[in-house]
This record gives sequence, structure tokens and C-alpha cells, in this order.
Amino acid sequence: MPTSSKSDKRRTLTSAKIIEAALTIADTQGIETLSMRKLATALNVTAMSMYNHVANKDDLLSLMLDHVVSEFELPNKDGPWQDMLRRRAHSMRRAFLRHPWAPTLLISTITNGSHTMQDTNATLGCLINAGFSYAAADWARNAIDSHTFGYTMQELNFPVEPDKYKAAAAHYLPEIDKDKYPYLHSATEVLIKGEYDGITQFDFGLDLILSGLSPDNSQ
Amino acid sequence: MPTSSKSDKRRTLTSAKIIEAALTIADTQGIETLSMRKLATALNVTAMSMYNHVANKDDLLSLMLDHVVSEFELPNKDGPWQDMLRRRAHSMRRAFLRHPWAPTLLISTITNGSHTMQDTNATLGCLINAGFSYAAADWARNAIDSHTFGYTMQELNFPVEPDKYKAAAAHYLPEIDKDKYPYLHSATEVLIKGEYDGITQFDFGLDLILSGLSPDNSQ
DNA sequence: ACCTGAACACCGTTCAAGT
DNA sequence: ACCTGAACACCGTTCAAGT
Repeated sequence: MPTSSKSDKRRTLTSAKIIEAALTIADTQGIETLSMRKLATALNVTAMSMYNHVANKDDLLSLMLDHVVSEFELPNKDGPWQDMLRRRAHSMRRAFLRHPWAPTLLISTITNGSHTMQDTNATLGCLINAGFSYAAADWARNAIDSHTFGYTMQELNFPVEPDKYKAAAAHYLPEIDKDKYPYLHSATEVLIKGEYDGITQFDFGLDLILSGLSPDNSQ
Repeated sequence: MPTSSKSDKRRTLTSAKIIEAALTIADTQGIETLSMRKLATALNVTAMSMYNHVANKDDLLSLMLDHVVSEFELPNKDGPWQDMLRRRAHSMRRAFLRHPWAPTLLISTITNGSHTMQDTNATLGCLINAGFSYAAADWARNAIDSHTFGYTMQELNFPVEPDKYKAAAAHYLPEIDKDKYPYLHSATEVLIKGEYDGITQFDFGLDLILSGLSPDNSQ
């Protein structure tokens, strides 16, 4: 008689499998629906068996976040440092669009997974090699990341689909008091008239920061 | 016999009182500890009586957020537009430091409280009066807010107190693999040696954005 | 060593019943 | 009109018991 049979569930569970299933649930159904019991059902085990592979739910979330960070493009290639940092920022934004629950948790969680450390190391290295001091590199990285997190989190919360934006604005216009909020009212009217599409560009703020940065301008 | 006596609890509860008590709990004990039952206990009522004044917990959170927005300084005074926007951004950051739970919720919640609408109206108005088009004003506001949200949320998550940062870095250094993460290792060494204080400045990124902005540079 | 069922101490919210 | 107690359908996590 073999030690493992079809009905023997031992060793079938791994932390990698748990993380994968958790990411699928969070991406498709929302992080707020991810419970230990639901995740266990998806994996065909009980909630408690997962505690043999992850310490608790917070630990699981950290492991999920480090996976998201693994999708960032490392700025450790050759070429102009601005291009590498722009490509990393774009890849961050795309990872966040794939995993919309991630930025909120990532920015409010202390993570020291290996992918997170690798990203920090490569990003600092890119700036150091471009001639930035360690202090200036830290400041520059912080400015770029602030924009990337802040912009993408606002973008993810955008209340309507881009192509439905004008219709939604037209519907909402009567509820904006013209005397109390004249500029907001006019901005909504301009939007409806179609003079601009209401979409602010990620690159607008990113380029303001990247063009302002130089190895010498920060003390 | 009067219709209200000492033991008659009717009419003692208002949404303002609920919001005030909820803000106190969230600010002092953390938003994750705020439950309807705990809040009710603090107000000396049962959880269910609050449902006569707020629709549900989400509604309560929206009301709390609009209060936080009421602490933003409106950029509707006279003076250079850059100064007004800088003061608004500083007041946002200070409000977030007072209410550390707020930015995460504010950036991921659709709010249309009156203070939120007033803030949007005044911020757009400041830029319009400075000669920005409605489209450019929207882009500029988005760039400034992205930085303010992103920076302050990173700051709030900063793992240690500023004055303990060097000690914490020294303690953490041995755990950073020098061969795998050379730049991160060196950055930590530089930090411990005290060549800079490891504090990135809010104004560094904000000034990059404000000096790059002008009524003509965005299409 | 790994998996499980039962239990504990919580949640937000509903509902019918009080005054 | 406003407040309440009991109940419902959940949570994350512990613990002792299985194999």
C-alpha cells in the first residue's frame, strides 16, 4: 500500500499554490471577497490546512504583494536613466491595473520580500550610476514612486469607463450647484462639449518629474 | 410627566455625534479597530440605533472622509497660484498626518460630500484664473494630488520614527545580502554613516511639479 | 508532518418588537 | 420616530484530535 493515494491530500498544498489561487480570487472578484475559508474552498482543502504553509492572512498578503512587485521591470539595463525609470514606472502602473487591489496594500504594508528588495536595489543603482548621490537617488525614487502610486490609485478609482465618461458627466451635471461650484460646473460642461476627453495622462506628471531631475539639482 | 427623561435616549443621537466619535476612534486606535459595535459602546447606545442616522458603515466612512477634506485649505485667495496650490498640498498632508487612515480610503472611495466638491471647485478655479485651460487645470490638479497622496501615504507607512532611523538601519544591515543587493546595502551604509538623514522631503517632488507647470506647457 | 472539525470571539446588518 | 435584543450569515484564528 503506497503512502499516498488519491484520497491522501498530504503534500498537495504548497505556499505557491495558495498564493496563485489567492491572486486569482483577488484579481477577478476583489480583495474584499478574499477570505481564508473561500480560498480554502477554491483549493479543495479546509481553511486550517493553509496555516501549515502561511503564517496567517497578513503573511499571505505580503507574499501576494511580492509577486506583484516581481512584475515590475528592473531598471538595470543600459541606456539613458530617464528611459529606464520611465519604463519601470509604466510597468508598475500596468501591474497595478492587472492587480487593482495591490497598490493600496503595497503602499501601506512593510514588505521585504526578495522581489521588493531587488526592485529597490536596481532602482537606486540606476540613479547612482547616473551620477546621483545616495541622498539624491532616494529623493528621486521617492518622487517617482509617489507619482506612480498616487496617479494609478486615482486612476483605478475613476468612477466610470473612459468611453462612458461624457454621458456620466451629462447625467451628473444637474446635481452640481452652478452658484456654489461655478468652476466645477463649467469644467463638467467643457467635458461634455468634448473639448477634452477628461483623461489625465500618467506621462504628464511623470515627465514633469523626470525632466526636473538631474544629478546636481538636489543639494 | 415629560416626554423625555434622564433614561429616555431618544433624540440624543445625531449623525454629527456619530461621526465625531468615529473620527476619535479611527485617529487614536486605528481605522481597523472601528466596528459598529465598538462605536456604539463609545456613544452609549446599541449598534442598531446608529442605523437611524447613517445608512451603513460605508456611508459613515464617506461622512468621515468629507470631514477630513474640510480641513484642506481652499486655494481661493489672492496671490500667486503656485503658492496657493502649495499651501493646499501642505494642508492636505497635515490633515492626512492627523488622520492617518484617511488617504487610503479617500483615494479608493468615490466621495461627493459638500467639502469635497468645494475643494475640487476651488482648486480648478485657482488654475483657471491663472490662465490654465480646463483640460490643463485637470491635468495639473491630478499631478499635484498624485504626489500629495502618493508621498504622504509612503510617509505614513515609514517603518520607524525619523530619530530612530539610523539605529534601525544599523540593525537591519546584516540582513541585506551585499552581493545580491549591492546598492541597497551601500545606501543603508551611507545612511548609517549619517551623510544624509534618510528623510525625503515632500517639497522636493512638489516643487518639481509646480516649477514645471505653466498655463502653456500642456497642449 | 500535514490536515481537519469544532469552537471561540468576533463582524455588519435584518427584522420584529418595544416605547 | 427612534431605540433595542435576538438572530443570521459571516469572519480569522486556536486547539486538540486525527492519520
